[in-house]
Amino acid sequence: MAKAEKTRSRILDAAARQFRQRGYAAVSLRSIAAAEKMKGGSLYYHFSSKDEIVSEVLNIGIEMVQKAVETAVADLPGDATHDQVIRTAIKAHLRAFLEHSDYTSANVRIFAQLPKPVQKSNLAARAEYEDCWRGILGNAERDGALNPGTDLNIVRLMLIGAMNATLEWFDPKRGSVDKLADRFAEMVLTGISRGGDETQMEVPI
Amino acid sequence: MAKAEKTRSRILDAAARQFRQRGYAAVSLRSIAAAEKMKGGSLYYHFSSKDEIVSEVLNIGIEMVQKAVETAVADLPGDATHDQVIRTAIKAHLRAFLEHSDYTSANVRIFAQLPKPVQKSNLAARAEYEDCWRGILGNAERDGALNPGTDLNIVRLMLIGAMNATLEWFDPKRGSVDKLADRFAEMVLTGISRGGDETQMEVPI
DNA sequence: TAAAATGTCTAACGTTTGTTAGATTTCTTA
DNA sequence: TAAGAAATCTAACAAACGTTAGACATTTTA
Repeated sequence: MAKAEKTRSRILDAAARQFRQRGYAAVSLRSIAAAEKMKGGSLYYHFSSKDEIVSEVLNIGIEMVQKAVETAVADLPGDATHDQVIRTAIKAHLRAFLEHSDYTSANVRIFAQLPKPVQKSNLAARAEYEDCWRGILGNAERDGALNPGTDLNIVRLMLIGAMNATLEWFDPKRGSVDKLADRFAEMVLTGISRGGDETQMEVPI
Repeated sequence: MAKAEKTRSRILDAAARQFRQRGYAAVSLRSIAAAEKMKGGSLYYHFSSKDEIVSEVLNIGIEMVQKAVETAVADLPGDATHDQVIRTAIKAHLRAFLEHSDYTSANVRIFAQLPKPVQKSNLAARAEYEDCWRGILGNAERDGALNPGTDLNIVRLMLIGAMNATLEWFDPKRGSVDKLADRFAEMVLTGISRGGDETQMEVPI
């Protein structure tokens, strides 16, 4: 990789980390540059504006996750059940999400606060990733693998929302990503209720 | 309500709306004041700093939801099943959350970006609300209403995370909050998988 | 090793920021 | 209606912002 390219991507790393931690407006070009021992003005050799930097951070955050999910699902054997596909996709999403957490977290946290034009530059990537999950869940429903009456839109949005929220609380020191993914997939697929549906509160005397 | 009190709470309304939309640093005291046809300096009659404003917004966001959930659960008949309790709590959370969405959304979106001292001023309220859910799920587990092996911490965090994420996509024009809450509770309690666990992909020829 | 290309720095610009002190207006009370 | 309290405004402050032009340093090429 050429030198400029390396510097460019190190700048993006620093930008993602700071956007994640302090938000969009609070992060100055001078402080991004300082993280790479540069001066603010020097960033303009690699980028044409602050908006271009944040726009790249946004897109990287989504593309990494999408590629991870698509490859993981494509690598499954042809006779995999839909439950297995969903489990695999969940695990791939969480792995990629938490591994590149500066980019993904920056995306989740600051997207809504960005100027409209910057948001627009991320909409295509977002739509593509949504379609990826639409496909996974749509296939499962088509083959009768889901409970009848399931609202696919709500399921998809809840699923992605819950996974994205792990960024706010997941702590690798207290458990592996894979275990979290397994537990989460189990909950989504089979629910938490024992099902008897008759257990009442034990009223304390 | 005294005049100053009314103005104060209208300022908080405007602040919450703007923090939600543009983030913490991007919102100036002048623009909050302008929304109430005031000048920036005038806010200092009601608040002692920008941090005090955002701190109040944060706490209001949580307290409203917590009170809603606690009252809804307390109002249930004594013989309610744990499934019913969970359904009720989910519905109450979503209702309050989406009704006061400027405050709750501001909290969810900007908390991580705030200076440490401001975060601290919201930690007690957050812990209290966490405990509320810890109680609900703990009771259910104690009485054997949940699937054995369920990790209560993960369930709680996933649940709250998924509900909070509705702020990013819920559109009242495309469905009521109550219907959303029902669908969501159903998904959490019974899962989305039909359970046969044997349905494979129909491979297209 | 000289010339050219690549990369970074300096210094300045016009705005905007949170905050403050004190003047000014608006409302309440006697 | 006059005096006092309550609420808002004005004007200024130092600091920080994105961005730019051009000087400087470093590396590559011939």
